Amino acid sequence: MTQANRLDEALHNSGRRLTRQRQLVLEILEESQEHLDAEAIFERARKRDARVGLATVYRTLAFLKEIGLVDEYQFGEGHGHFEAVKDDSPHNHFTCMKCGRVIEFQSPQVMDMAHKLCESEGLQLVEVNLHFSGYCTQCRPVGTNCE
Amino acid sequence: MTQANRLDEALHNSGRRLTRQRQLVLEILEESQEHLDAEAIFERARKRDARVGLATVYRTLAFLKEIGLVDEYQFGEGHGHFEAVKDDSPHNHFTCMKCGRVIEFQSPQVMDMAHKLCESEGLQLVEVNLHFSGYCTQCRPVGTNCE
DNA sequence: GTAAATGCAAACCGTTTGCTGTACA
DNA sequence: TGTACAGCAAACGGTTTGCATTTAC
Repeated sequence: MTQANRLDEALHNSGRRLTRQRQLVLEILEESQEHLDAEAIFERARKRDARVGLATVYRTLAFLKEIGLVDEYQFGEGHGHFEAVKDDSPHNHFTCMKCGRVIEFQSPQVMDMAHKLCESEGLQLVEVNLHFSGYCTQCRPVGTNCE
Repeated sequence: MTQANRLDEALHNSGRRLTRQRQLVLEILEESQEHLDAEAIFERARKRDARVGLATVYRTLAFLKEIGLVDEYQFGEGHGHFEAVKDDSPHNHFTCMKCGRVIEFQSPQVMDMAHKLCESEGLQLVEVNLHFSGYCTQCRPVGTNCE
């Protein structure tokens, strides 16, 4: 099922409406492979259609998260970054402390381990948030090894 | 070396001063085994000494982080939680989505894995942020297993 | 005595909300 | 045509900053 179908279905099921703004925000997130923040989404939306408010961007993002089409990530800067949910398995992020680049990686082992840990403690795990910071290949001081 | 010694040394080395307020904030964090936020620290500080401002609490926390005596954690609520650095190895947190309880756990395997991952990608890892959310032993629905 | 640090209040920034008008179904 | 949604601006909560005053060294 495509994201557009999913959107239609979620709208239909909940008596909500397909608006220009909702389409636009989802489009922007799908086209971008980056991790845009609300302000960046707002700017891009404005370029295509001046009749969009920042509050609507936030409301739309909340809605898209609610229906599972968008994920929000915090990279420790005190504001959210948004990403259209992809079909492949969940992933984590590495942020370069110099250039700010965000690198995605998958680590099924972490998820396994997380579940084992929680099982052994009697905890019911719902969400795993794993985020790395450091220096990317371009920005790391020459000759340093990953310590 | 005790935390107080470390504080003295850091102050001395940087030409900074030992103030009532800095001692107080560090004391509060050391006595508490919780993950206090700035507001909670401020309230506790006020109880002991009314001449303390919230801005000073924030400035002091920034300073204590800078010299490595305090760590800040984000639990996805949009504000920081602070913890005096302990001597034992780094740890991670599990937040109960119902009662809000924060459980600490250690997982050297995660750190190992993180380093291996970064090595294989040529990334220099500086910080690992691992945070779990879910339901604690008391709050999880009866009969559910950790899925 | 003189920096450094404080308290206060105002500014800040990302996000949310109330209200009135707009547009989707 | 009715109700969900939009835009705007004002409120919000956590944090930072500017400035006059205090205080550690």
